[in-house]
Amino acid sequence: MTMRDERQESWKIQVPFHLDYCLNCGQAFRWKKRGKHWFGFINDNLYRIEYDESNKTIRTLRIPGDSVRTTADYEGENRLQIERYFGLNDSLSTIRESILSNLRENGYNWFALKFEEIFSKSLGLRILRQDVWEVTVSFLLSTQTNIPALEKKLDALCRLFPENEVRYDGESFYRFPKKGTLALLCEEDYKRLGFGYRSAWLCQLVRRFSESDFHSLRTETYERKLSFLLTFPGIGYKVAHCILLFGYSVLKAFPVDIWISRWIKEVFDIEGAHDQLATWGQTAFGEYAGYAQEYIFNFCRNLAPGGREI
DNA sequence: GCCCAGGGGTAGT
DNA sequence: ACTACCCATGGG
Repeated sequence: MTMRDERQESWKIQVPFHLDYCLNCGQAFRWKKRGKHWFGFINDNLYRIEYDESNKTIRTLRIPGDSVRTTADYEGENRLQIERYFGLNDSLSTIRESILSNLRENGYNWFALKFEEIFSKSLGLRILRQDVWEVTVSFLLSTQTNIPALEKKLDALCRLFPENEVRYDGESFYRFPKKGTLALLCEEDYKRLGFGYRSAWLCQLVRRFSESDFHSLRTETYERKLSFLLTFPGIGYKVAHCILLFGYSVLKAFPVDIWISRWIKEVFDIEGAHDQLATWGQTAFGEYAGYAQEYIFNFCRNLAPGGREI
């Protein structure tokens, strides 16, 4: 591995962007921070990324792996893939105005002001464009699991396959295993990793997941996407909405987890099942309800008193 | 030990 | 359709 095999690019970002929030708000679980650098995979290529807030500059380094095809070989392609992955084409001002006008139309004027504050506190948080397979497996395993525990589960799973290893600076990083690779495992293997009752779900998913089905789902309607996902054991409304939002960029998807349902109860005094609260969220926040949800989640979990502080 | 976690399935109303 | 209860496991 020589230095000129590594592709470095840096450029100024002209829109609001917050790298830490993007990678640390519970939508992706395998990015690792080492000092100022984040390490993770985009389209199966390992990247080292840092963002300098003071001069709005992102610095990226693509780290060559041994056995993966090079998907970013010409000048500028790294940048295009990175911009797409981080949702830099989403207009946050448009999204913000859409959410606020929906709140007002629904009679939540009193809350619109609060939401402006929530939005400005997490400004630059963006919905990532992740691989659907990895998102599906990750959120299938997320049930009744806190985020640090989920990250450990996924790490343990990835480490089973040394062929996916990419080394850099004395540390090993692993590409996420493909469906065909996971098909080599059985339920007992998953239980040994501590997946518990989710092991059987994952076996079913690996057996039934069809790359073409999940790909062609992109052109289906919202309702058909949702009902298809719900046919898998272990995928209920919450997990399905996460797959829609983080895997299919369906920006009106509104995942209702324990943080969000507690927050809705506290602020609006509304309770209900996951699907009812999801519908409520989509009505209240509109076509970008998923963005509203993520800003609220980041606010509750990372920024509010009692939250985690990044 | 206790309580909780980016919930889902199911049996009983 | 709604509810209550169970489900494995790890972290704080």
